[in-house]
Amino acid sequence: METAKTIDTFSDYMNDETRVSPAERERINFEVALIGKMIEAREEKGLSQRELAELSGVKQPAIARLESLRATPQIDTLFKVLYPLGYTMQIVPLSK
Amino acid sequence: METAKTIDTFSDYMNDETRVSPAERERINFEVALIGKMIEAREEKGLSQRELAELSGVKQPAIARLESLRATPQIDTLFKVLYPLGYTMQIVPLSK
DNA sequence: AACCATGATAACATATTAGTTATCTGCGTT
DNA sequence: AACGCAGATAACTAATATGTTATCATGGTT
Repeated sequence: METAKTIDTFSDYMNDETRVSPAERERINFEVALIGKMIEAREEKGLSQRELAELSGVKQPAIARLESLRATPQIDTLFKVLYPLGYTMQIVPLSK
Repeated sequence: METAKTIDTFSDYMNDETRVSPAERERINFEVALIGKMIEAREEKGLSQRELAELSGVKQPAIARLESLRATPQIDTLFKVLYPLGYTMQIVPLSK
């Protein structure tokens, strides 16, 4: 007889393999780190979303969608936004 | 009077700021590193594109498009393919 | 109160990626 | 020669991201 798992926290959800595959977990962790750095870097530089839109060539509604995790971006969009914020991306071996 | 630049090599093209923006250059460098590691890791593991399609949930034609740089993928697709190959992605400051 | 800049969001059009199915060519192997 | 497996690719559909334009609610400022 199984005991049903409860999902009370974000970690409960993320660590439930029946709901989130390892690859999905990697993506979600990545995106959370991503928007953290994006928002912090943008605010450190004193830029509004509209100004970052100007600098990056990505429109303000798209930036808002990124920052609120309502889309999984394409990588060209990501590089356009990250560059003026002083960031880039790297491929690295899984730590694990 | 300007001397016209010639484009004889990939580097000539990549380093011409009038043609390739810095953000674009970052993306292109990233994608070249990406497919290098993807193809090497896949072959080291002795996997065919069809087998990797099975493992990753990304279809073989999509993997072929990735490996031949004929699309700028979405990041969820990237994580799905990279995970079974033992790789992930990170946000890092621009080295410059 | 009126104003202004902010981020969020709605609605729709456009662009691009991924899925689907099938096929093709090349390369070994039998 | 016939076969099977590889990667590449064609053609089309479905899904999704982004552009475009406009607006909204909020908070701060005058």
